[in-house]
Amino acid sequence: MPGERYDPQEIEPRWQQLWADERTWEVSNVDDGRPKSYVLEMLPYPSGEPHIGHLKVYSVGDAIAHFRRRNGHRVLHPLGYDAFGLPAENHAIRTGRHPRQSTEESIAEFQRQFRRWGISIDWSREFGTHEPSYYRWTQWLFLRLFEAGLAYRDQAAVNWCPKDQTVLANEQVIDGRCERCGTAVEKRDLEQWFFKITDYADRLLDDLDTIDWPQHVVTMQRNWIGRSEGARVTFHCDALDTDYEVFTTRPDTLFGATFFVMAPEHPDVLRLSDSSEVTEYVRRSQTESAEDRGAEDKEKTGVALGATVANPVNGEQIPMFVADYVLMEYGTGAVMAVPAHDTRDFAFAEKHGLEIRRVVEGGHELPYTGDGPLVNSQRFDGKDNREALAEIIAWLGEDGRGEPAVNYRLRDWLLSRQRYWGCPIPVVHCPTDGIVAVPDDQLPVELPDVEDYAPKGRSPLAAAEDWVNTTCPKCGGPARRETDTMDTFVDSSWYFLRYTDALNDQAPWGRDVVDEWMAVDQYIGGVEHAILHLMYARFFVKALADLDLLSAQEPFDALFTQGMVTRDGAKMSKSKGNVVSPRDLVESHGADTARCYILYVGHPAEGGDWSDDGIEGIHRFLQRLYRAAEGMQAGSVEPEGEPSDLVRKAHWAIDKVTRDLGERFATHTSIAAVIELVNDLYRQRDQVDASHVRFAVATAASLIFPFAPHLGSELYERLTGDRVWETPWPVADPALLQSETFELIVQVNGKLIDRVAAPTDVERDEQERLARASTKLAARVDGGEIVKTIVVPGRLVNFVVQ
RNA sequence: GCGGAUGUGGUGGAACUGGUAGACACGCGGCGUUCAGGUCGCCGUGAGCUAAUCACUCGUGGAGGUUCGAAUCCUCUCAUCCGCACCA
Repeated sequence: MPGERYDPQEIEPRWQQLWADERTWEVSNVDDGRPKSYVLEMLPYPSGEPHIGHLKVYSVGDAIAHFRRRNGHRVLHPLGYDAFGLPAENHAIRTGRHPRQSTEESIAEFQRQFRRWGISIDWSREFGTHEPSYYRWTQWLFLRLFEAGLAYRDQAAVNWCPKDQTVLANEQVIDGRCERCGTAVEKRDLEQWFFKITDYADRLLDDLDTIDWPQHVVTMQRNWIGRSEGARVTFHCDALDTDYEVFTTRPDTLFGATFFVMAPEHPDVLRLSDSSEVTEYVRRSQTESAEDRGAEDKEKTGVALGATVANPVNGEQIPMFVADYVLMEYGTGAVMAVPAHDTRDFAFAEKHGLEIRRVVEGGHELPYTGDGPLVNSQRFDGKDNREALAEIIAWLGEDGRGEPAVNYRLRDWLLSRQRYWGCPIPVVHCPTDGIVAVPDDQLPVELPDVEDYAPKGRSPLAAAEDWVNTTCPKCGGPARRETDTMDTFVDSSWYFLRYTDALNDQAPWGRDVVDEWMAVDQYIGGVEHAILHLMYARFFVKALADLDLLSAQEPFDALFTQGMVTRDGAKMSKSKGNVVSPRDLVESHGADTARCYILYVGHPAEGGDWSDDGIEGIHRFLQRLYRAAEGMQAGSVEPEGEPSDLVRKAHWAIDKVTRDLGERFATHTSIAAVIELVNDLYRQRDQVDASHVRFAVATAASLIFPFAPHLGSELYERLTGDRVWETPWPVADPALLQSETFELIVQVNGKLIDRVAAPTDVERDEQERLARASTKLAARVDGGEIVKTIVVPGRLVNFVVQ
């Protein structure tokens, strides 16, 4: 059948123009009685042009946004750009162009393509985090946290990337390597800026129970926070007349502590011993990369310090060591070693010939890390170790030798970066007043344009003398600006708050407005942000709520993590040459086809494998739908007379899409349902009333709209004269969801043997009678006996035959 | 090592609370339209056994189990993927 051609290149820009001209997707902050719904995709990092992952996340988010609008919600669906950051800067250095220039070009390309995809964005709220009108408020928020003591400067052993020439947060170190460039990270002792996220560890943990997030993301956050309960125990060292505290989760094994170990970074190591052996060991472990030091089966090296500490439970003097298997950044940087019941201490004791003393019974050999009754533990002998644990803590507590304690893996968020392309930290260093906040009315502290922004181990801003030299806001004397910039994750920790009131130039947001929209009802993005961004944003919201700047306790009520689109089972990457560019796709097949296909290959939460042939199938389907409306004029789409199977199928499709999309984001089965409807329409259109065909086409257009908004709008308007996005989401008539008969399944011993037609409202006894009447049943029973009959009403009858 | 997820036709994937395994699509095959190919329309397509779209048997990574009935629940096991990893 030749006929009209489906031409997305003509249809799609026409609707995009209309939506832009009429500002269709802009939403007011004024409550109009409809329930609000804040739908948000994680903001893109503008680098180059959008890739297939962007197309996917916006295809999912846009389907949800459209669905909620047509279900009566007032939907906020904004977009912005995470414009500051290392990749943009590195790219700029490579190409010799200013990061502002290349970032803004990239943003322009993203804007062009997002519009060409027909995403329903409220463009009036758009911003880039690199714009002074945005980062002015990033600085303002930093100062509020600074005033509250939640942003502080401290000297610490921090992660340093020698390639990017900057410090990194713990979260940005993956397997001992820089998250961005893959270079092995070094430890450096530097003075840096931190956010006190550890103050919020318990709340970040507890409130995970209040949000609807994928289980695996919740688990990852739990593990990252890494709360462990135990005790802090004091060991006295006579040599320096000092008390050393250690954290332990196993105070029940204290009687088995036979030595004591300090991290090489521990400040007292060199005070305890200045032997060349110790000095050399400390020097060596500090130059070793984090990766090598953390290697799995690394030998347990270490050196004796020649001093002892007293075990508080029995007064025994136990030898002290320095060893790199103890980490300065966890606990107190010193541990009591119980070789009989800890695999690491055991390995160290074996290598260095130290005493191994069993204090918990159980297991065939040592080390034994399980539970059991205590031995060699004086008055606690014979007690179950778990019970004794609390008793020992209480006993130590009587004279201050120990107390219950909780320790976390989570460490404070290191936010300063020695890089150019980021938000300046708004403080000055004054010789008399120290660190002084820049007053609010002098914000933003603008990022100056510098010629040379290459990394040099200190911020490139330090070279901008005119900018650096300033006056102290407090005393008016000469002072120098802070030259470090902020981690980009600071920018993205509050952007969703700014969307609510993006044009406000008096405050980051109006309190009423932010409370009206927050929290984000549905957040959509990649699982790669499970820890970094999602933890930081949660911290920000909690901290800002404590400062009474907003009411929400959590930023994202519900989270949807989309899976990665692969090709031939492998991740798309430039080096493999298997990248599919959204731009090419939209040019060759149109945005509707590209969006539908990506939502059709599988459940969007899972990965989907790209296939060049597969997309043709979806394109064919959209063409078929388009051609089904050929020659139709605007008019009624109400089916007349008795409902046909086609009308029933349309109601079935309405019900299916409503539940699949609305309840479980199952875009793939939603689209499949519309395909089924269109297939039935082609098969049955010559046998049913013309009004039924019109109803089926209009229904298909209405249902495909969240996935293919241009074609949905085009066909719906052609048939009804109405705008589909202003039309409420269709409701299935329950009476039409059932046909008059159903296929009754007849089973023998659970195996299907026959299907017979039965009335939908059949009585239980009648259903069994109909099944019993099956001719195939007699042959099956043959000689045997029906000992039991199971009737599942409206479904099947199972005969148990012996 | 610890934690989590996933295994279904030639392929991507369906199957809601245990109740017709394989929806829908790709691919493949057939018929029609066409000089032909493509497009388009219709039909078929898990495997085995068959002349057969009669019937029967097998079948959801593997082995057991619970149940009238298991892709779905339980136990063990294998494989793949993802997090964390000397965290005391």
